[in-house]
Amino acid sequence: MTEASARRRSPRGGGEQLRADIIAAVKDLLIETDGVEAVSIRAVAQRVGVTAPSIYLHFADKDALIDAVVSDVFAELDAAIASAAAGVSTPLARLLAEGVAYVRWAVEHPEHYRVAVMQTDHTPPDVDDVIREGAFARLMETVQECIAAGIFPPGDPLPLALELWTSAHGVAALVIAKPYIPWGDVETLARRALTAAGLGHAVEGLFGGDEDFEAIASWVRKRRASRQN
Amino acid sequence: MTEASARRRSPRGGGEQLRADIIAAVKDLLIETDGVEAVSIRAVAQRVGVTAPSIYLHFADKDALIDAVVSDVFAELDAAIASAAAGVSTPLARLLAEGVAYVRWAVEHPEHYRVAVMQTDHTPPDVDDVIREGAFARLMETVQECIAAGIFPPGDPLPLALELWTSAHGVAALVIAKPYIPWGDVETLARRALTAAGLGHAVEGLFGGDEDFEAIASWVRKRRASRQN
DNA sequence: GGCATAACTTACCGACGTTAACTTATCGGC
DNA sequence: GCCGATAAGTTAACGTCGGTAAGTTATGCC
Repeated sequence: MTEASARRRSPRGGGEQLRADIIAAVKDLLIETDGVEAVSIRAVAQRVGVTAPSIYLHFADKDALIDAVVSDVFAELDAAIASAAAGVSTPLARLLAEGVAYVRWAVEHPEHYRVAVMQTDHTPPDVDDVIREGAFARLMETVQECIAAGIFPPGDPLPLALELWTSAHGVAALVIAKPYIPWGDVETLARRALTAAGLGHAVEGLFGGDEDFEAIASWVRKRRASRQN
Repeated sequence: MTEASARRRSPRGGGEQLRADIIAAVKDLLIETDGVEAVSIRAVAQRVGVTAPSIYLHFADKDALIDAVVSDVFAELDAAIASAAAGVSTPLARLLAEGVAYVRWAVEHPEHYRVAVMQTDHTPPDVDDVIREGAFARLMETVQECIAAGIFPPGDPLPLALELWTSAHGVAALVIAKPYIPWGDVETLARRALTAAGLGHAVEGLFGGDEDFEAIASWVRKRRASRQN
């Protein structure tokens, strides 16, 4: 068991340092153990070199502590996506790059992704905050650019962005929750799934009526046959 | 607190009845409380009218008990999908019906879906069992029929089925985990997301090279413009 | 009616989240 | 330099949790 040496008492007004150390310790312990429930307040306290009740000087309860960790995790996820999107100039390609980066980060940090996105929140955050800042805001901006470029049908980007989020999350969450399934290379899987989702939304309504499956099927059959020559 | 009256001792060889009652009690408690961790062995025991250690006569530990519940939940999910798919004759429409039924069942039974699909399993089941029977086998069969009908490109239906599973799971899991997001009507959302995924896979490779985004974008722009007249 | 044993219960363990009450190190003011 | 206010901790304890060991009791075959 890793344990920190006894901690020197923080100077006056310096209690915030402990707060940051606690969050970092939780993130470490999430990686070492599995699941939030396996990360105990006592273990976190020991890791930062303090007794358990000291945690409650900075967080109301365990839920509040986890919420703080989740915020931290979302910031990291957003940074990873931003870094992957930088330098990709065309909107459709950037949309794919962002989605793939999302899945990649999730799969590389499964314990953190799980606690942040795969569980119902204890305290729901402000909806506007979620939509207007962070990773989702970035996604919506890219979707808006795709609309402007004529790739997606004109209209509100919000529903489209939400649906693309579900596509990326579906891959990430299932790969994390069911790792024994033969997913193959996850990056390839993500690329295929996200391309299909984007493509699907792009061509929606371009064949027959939206729900006329026979029209779609016959168009596809014809096109596929003609390309085989 | 609901509590069962004291239970009569089961007759010889009738211990299996208690086992079934325990599973049913867990499923009830999952709905009433939130999350597996909030369902305690003691509460389950009280619910079935027995003391806590009696649970261990039928399940090695809590994980084993939850695994049994998960099996039960998967069977229910499969039955719901089967019922929705019955009577839908064309393969593409049936694929959509199955996917929508999957999401609907998940959202109507969030506590059960969460414990079955949204968490990493304690004991991974046999892969072949997952793929060859139950809901996933049904999905793969429908995908195979779509391939036979010329809607999806010929080849192994497994990757395609896996990707479509991620699409449905993405919607279900995010709606459950983040209910405060303005998803709108979930059935509509599911229908749109799944249609896009199916459509995307159907038309993949029908434009230019698979990764030639500009070819795709320009085809879409042209087609969209011509349909506007 | 006796007896083997399946089907339970009682009593207890260490670990958990959390609270109340107590202690101690820091640091501005004299 | 030391003094007192108080921020930054600690110690001790409560009830609940998952789990185990050992004891008890009802059942059903002979």
